[in-house]
Amino acid sequence: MAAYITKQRRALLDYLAMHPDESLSAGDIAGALAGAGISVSAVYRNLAALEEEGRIRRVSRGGREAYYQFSDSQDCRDHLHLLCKSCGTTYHMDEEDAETLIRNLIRHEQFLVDRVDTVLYGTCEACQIRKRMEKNHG
Amino acid sequence: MAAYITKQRRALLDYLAMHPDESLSAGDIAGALAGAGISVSAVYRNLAALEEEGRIRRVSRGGREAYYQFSDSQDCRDHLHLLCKSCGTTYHMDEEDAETLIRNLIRHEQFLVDRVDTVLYGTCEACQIRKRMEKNHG
DNA sequence: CTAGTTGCAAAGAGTTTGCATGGCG
DNA sequence: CGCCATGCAAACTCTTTGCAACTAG
Repeated sequence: MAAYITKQRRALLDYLAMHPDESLSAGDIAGALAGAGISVSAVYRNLAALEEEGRIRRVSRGGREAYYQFSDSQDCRDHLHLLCKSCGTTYHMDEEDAETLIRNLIRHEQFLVDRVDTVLYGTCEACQIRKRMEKNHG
Repeated sequence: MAAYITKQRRALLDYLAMHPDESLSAGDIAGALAGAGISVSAVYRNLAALEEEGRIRRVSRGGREAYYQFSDSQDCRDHLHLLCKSCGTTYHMDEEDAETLIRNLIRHEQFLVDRVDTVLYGTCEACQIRKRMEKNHG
């Protein structure tokens, strides 16, 4: 995989790098890069290759389609992640909180957390505020 | 929803109640209940209704298909869950660990964890042992 | 009775794949 | 030049939906 750097792979990597901490569907990406001359299948094949290389992460957001997020930094590999279900933004979990959690789970339940696959779902601060305002205003 | 208790809905509920803490795909369930005379569409429609009522939880296990787990007890609504990616078994997270985690995330990152949707992925004790044995023997 | 529910088969959405062509190195 | 990657369209998988027949209450 990734033997050649084609213009399509280049465009995809650039696009992902420009959208860190977002979760994007294959459709989103294909749509955004349509102008750059990338077919849907090339998007899927490259996403699959990048996932296998561990450079992107595949997550679910409830529906049937898969979302992808760039995780090509050292940061990403070591942290647990928080995903806001409202806006799709990813946050890196405080390292100490993550260590506490992982340690507790191994100690108390002998459960070994997978740092790559685990994503905690919820609502980020901005969306909490936005929802509160929507509620008050109608 | 669930205005009538048909024999199909009855069979589905019984089957789910007999398989707590497992994550089952619609296909698994339809297969298991095929003898009971339930069509695939009835399985999907009933699962959707039960999910809406909050009696079952829909989770992802990485692939494209959805998995469902019974969560009809008070226990399930209050706890965070751990899902073993190897065997699909669900575990209830220690309550104190869960509270610590949720409190830390709100305090340190203003992130509000969704208890229903959040599932931590990893490997349970039994599967850790099994994998270790496979490694040593094969 | 009568409205919710079912089964079937067809439609949909998202993703994967086969094959000939094109382009990186 | 050789092999990998691409584009297209067909195939696939999982899920949803339309509709006539059925059934619980």
